[in-house]
Amino acid sequence: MNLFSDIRTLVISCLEAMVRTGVLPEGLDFAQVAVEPPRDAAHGDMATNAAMVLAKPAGQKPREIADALAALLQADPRIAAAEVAGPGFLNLRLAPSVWHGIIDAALGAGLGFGRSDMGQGLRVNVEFVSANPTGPMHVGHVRGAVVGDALCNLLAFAGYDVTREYYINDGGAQVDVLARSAYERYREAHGLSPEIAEGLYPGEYLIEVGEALKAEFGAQFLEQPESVWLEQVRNFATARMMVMIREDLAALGVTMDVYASEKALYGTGEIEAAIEQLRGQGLIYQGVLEPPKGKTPEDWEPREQTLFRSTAHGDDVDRPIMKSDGSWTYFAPDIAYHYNKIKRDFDLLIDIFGADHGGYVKRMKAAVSALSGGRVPLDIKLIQLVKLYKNGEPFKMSKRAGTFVTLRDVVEEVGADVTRFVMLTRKNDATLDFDFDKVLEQSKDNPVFYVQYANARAASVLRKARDLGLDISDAALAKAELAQLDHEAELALMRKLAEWPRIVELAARTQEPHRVAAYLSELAAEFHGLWNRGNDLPALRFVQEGDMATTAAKLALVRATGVAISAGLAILGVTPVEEMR
RNA sequence: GCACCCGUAGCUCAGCUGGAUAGAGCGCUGCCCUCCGAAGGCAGAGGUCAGGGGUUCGAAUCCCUUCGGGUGCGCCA
Repeated sequence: MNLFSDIRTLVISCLEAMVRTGVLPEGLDFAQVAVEPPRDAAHGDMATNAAMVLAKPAGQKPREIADALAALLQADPRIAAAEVAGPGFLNLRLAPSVWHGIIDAALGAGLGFGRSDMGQGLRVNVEFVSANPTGPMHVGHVRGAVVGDALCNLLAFAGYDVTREYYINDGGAQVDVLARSAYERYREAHGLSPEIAEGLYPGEYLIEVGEALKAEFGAQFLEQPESVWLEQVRNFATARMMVMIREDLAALGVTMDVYASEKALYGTGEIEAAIEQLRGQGLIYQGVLEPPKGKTPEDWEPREQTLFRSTAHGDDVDRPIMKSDGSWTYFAPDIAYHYNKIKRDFDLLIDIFGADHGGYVKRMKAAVSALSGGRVPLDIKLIQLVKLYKNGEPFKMSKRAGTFVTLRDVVEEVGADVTRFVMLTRKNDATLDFDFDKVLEQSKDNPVFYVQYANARAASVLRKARDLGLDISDAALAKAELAQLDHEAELALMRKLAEWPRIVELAARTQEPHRVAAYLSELAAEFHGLWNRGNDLPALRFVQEGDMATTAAKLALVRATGVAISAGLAILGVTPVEEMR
């Protein structure tokens, strides 16, 4: 149930009635008519811009339209008052019973409260994380993982059919480097001293891979040329890295549906097929690129390459797909991979990249546009940097200084729930400060604590009521006499609850899970506010000893709030707590 | 040089994809706990929405432009 779309439907039907009776001319477009919560609560419960939007096309004054619309709307039992204000806004005040309905909806739906069918089962593929399989996940990967996972939860909640996918970059030079690094650790496991040359991965996490290589292959690779062992060591090491990465992701609460391998695209003809598809459109040619202006590499020399005419689909320059030695660039398998996703019949593709990959957005979109004939949209979300702070001081990650921060470090220090929530408090294209101390602070300026505390308070009130002998099951609370909830402070909380289904759709449409976190903070503030009003006005306290009927109604509101918070936290992938420690 | 992102209160940031007097937290000022719901609450000060132009009944939001910050820019992934 979404009250705002319900009332919008009502407004539209009134407008259509006005067209039928000749009050409005025919042929008007109502698409721009919106029903929204007003910025200032004093203006009422909802506001519509209908009169202002239609004034010009209808050739009438906004206030005339608004007056006529108000008269019609007031005939509906849900509308308690409709007033024209300002330049032509129509402010609506709803009957209290309408708000009580939101409590029924929450109690009835439980964790499904706010679920939407907006997505209509459209198939969405979300590719995220896709960290190179050369080491454990570090803090730089965390935000992308959390945002991607929460976005998937959100889209699923809004009625999309979501596939979570991880693209394993196991086809390039970096996995050869991994193999050579692991080989040195393999030698180390045999009692030889490893030679970690410049450019190899020095991380100690490879020591156990060396041990495992020894257990698997014994001494057969010792003193052998690379050509003998490279492929087997590479396959072994990347497999181990992927196990580690899956465990890292699991520690964050992220589970992928599909792990797609870059290497698996080679030798199957998939890359060639994708390129041929482009060639058939005249988008592949041999050519020479201009040197980049202002920052010409010293060793620049004109070179003929195989290029993809990405400029035909909105890119700034054409892009090479083949190196001078005839092997594919990174871009070629990436094109094939996206072609593969298109052929798997997704309606929408979403890629989540680190901000440093911003330069690939246009070419990737160009490729998908060309390969799908413009049918499949590709949205790319760039995740900005996370700045780390400790004791209020920024600290930089450095392998040399030993301040390399892994995903595990973060999760072990502050917990997966706190990590996830904090990573979702900012929109993805803004940098985010992560202070190891502040995120654990138990105070009002820590949104994680504030939201969790609201949920715990709600649970605590219900526990108290249960100890007094009340039946606090949702079924029992649903029968409460909600008409008693008529105080302005209580109505304000109900209004906030009514926004939840709307927030879900808004966040899903804009693909911005941080809106859920922001909403939860607002809802928590409203709930804490009502609680605090109980200090001055005992009548607003939730448990009214000696008046079980009133208490039941108030508890229904409390429970509905807890349900909304829990449903929201579920989208963020955060466990709601019932008790503060 | 070009492309993308960002610029909102002293600080950190929201701002509903064009609506009414631009919001929150922190910080600051002033009140409020012998007890009953203060890990808090109430009130107040604080803004050229980076600057300029445009579209519109209406702009922080859309377009153009200037300035400032970040990221990226052929044979790395």
